[in-house]
Amino acid sequence: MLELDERKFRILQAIIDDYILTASPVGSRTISRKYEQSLSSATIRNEMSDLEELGYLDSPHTSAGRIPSAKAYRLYVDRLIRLAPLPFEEAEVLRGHFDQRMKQVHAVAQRAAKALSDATNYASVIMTRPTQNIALRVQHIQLVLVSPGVALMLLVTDNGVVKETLLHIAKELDIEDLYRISRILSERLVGCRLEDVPAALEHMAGEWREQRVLLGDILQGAREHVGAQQAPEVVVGGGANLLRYPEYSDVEKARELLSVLETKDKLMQLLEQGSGLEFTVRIGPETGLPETADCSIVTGTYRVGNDTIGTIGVIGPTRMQYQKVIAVLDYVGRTFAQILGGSE
Amino acid sequence: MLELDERKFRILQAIIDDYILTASPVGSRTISRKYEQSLSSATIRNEMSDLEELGYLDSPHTSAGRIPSAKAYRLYVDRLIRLAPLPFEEAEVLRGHFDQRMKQVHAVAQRAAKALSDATNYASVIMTRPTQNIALRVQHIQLVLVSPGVALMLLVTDNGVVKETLLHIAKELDIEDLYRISRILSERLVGCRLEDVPAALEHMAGEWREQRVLLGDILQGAREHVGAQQAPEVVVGGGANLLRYPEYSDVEKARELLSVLETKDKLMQLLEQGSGLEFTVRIGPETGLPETADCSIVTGTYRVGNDTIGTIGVIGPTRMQYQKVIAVLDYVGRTFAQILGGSE
DNA sequence: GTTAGCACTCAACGGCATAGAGTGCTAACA
DNA sequence: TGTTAGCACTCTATGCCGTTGAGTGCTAAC
Repeated sequence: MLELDERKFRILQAIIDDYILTASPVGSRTISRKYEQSLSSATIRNEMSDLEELGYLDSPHTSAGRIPSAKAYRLYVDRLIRLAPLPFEEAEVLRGHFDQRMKQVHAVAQRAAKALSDATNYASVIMTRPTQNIALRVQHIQLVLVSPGVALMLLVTDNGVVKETLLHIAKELDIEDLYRISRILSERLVGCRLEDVPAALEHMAGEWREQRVLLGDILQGAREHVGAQQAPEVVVGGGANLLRYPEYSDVEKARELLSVLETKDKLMQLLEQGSGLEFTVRIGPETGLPETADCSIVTGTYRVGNDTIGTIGVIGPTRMQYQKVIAVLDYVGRTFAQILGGSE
Repeated sequence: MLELDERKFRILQAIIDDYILTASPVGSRTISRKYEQSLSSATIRNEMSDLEELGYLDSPHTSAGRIPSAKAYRLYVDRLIRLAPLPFEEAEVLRGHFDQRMKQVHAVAQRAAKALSDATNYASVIMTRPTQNIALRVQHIQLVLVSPGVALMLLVTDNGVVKETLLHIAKELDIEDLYRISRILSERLVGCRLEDVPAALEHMAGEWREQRVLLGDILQGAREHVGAQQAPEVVVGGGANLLRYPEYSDVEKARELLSVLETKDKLMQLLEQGSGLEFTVRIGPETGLPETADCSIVTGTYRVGNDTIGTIGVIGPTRMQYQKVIAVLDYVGRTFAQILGGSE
């Protein structure tokens, strides 16, 4: 029975490394000259033939060298990659993206996305929401009068994310009214888990039956607001980077892929399959979407305290520089969490 | 002296229309058969030759038909386009994008961007900020304790946009302290124009000298926050749409263009040259950026009351369906403003 | 088990002829 | 004087070789 001994393994690694670098099928001669100088090309040839039979290599056609299969990348990722610390200069550059001491959450996410895509030359995605349904709690809730008949409802949650919503309210409500209502809402809702808010509001609606006309809009608005709040925010960066790579020189394919990056639902589908491990690498078909069948995606979660508060990821060709991507992802995720979570 | 009589004009229009449709150079025979059946191709040929001499047409090479020049599009836009109302079905589809009655501002902008790019098949940009420095005023300002040592500063402005910032504060400040500080900040700053805020803060810093240790961070944070607040938000949609068009089948060019769409500074440069008119069309080199030298951009402003509160635009090839784009832009802009500004 | 050698395969490339679209010009026509 | 038919000319796009070169697979020798 054919088996993957240590030498085959080394050769496979060499093929993957070379292919990641050059994007063109690698031949036996290349390996024998650049990577395994003690072996002749004929030997390599035999080994490659075995590797193909084992399913680790594909050949596009008879005389074109070999290409690593998804299975090969899987092996590569699982066995060859350790989390190597980021070279100092690279970390230095990344640090430059995050110079200021305080930020708007959204802006930090955008910075982080830009940092990720600049450092890796792939596309990056940041979702400011846990994949698992961690119980977020209401931290603060308030109504602000914008103009007669229009109020702004602010909701702040545990993870420091604020969402605002415009509400249409009864015209006769003034600043003082809103202030009182805000106080009452706060008393009832602060500390409440987001998913419990609708029930609490229902309850309040019952108590306040006599003022329903005035408050109906607000309670209804609050309910919708909380619903919207639960929809995570997604920030994308560096989509144009993908056009650098020959795998996307077919414009039609590139368009499909970039469309995915513009479709929140699909992006979330891509991000949400995280395994709960620190990093998840999904290769080709493992990504789950037909449009990304020849892409890989590396995701990581970031935490503040013990709570996972979001997911960050990098999308690129299967021929991805996994090691580097993981190192960058680690660094950026840590920095991001640190800025959001406090001083140290 | 060669002049642009009515017939030349009609022929030019036909050429532009056909080129917009097909993206390939149009020949005299096409015009004579599809648009000006009373004239022979030879006559058209003479006219086209004149039009070329006048600078309205270019010929890529001897036997390839003619292409409209930027000058031609300019004429076309200035003289041929009236604001035709959007066909009912299209308006219907667009309306579907905006079904809910209330929204987070950011989400509405995203919806609007998606609506724009879906309806036009070009890329869209929305800037939630006036191009002219309209005096935005502070509507509401408040500090919320997130965790010991970390506070969230909320700032709401006239146009209903909220920005949040995380501040690192002295650990001993509790909820009550922040509440008091919020009150004081509100008293001093609400109604203040954004650009006057730093000076006001400076003044407060002077008064509170004895508490500087505690408040220094907050005042400093507030100053930076207001600065950041003044940076407008930009939302982009449908960048991938551009890859549909043959003018961007050169991947390298496409990449450059899409990079522009990811670069906030450049986008703002593109949007900020609005003429103050309701719509501005900039064609090719008029866009000002080398990367968009063969693109056109149509921008419009949207208003709530008398204030211009933002700019919305569509970016596509110079061969753009200007008429349709303007109609869609008008409709979406109006809808957007209406949702942000209140009920009717 | 390793390697040299050789026949074989296949994409990529350049050259070349052809087809087709379109122009410009001239001469005839109304 | 404007319009048109006709024709020669230009230039790209397309398809068809033949050649080149990279690479494989197999066999036989080491």
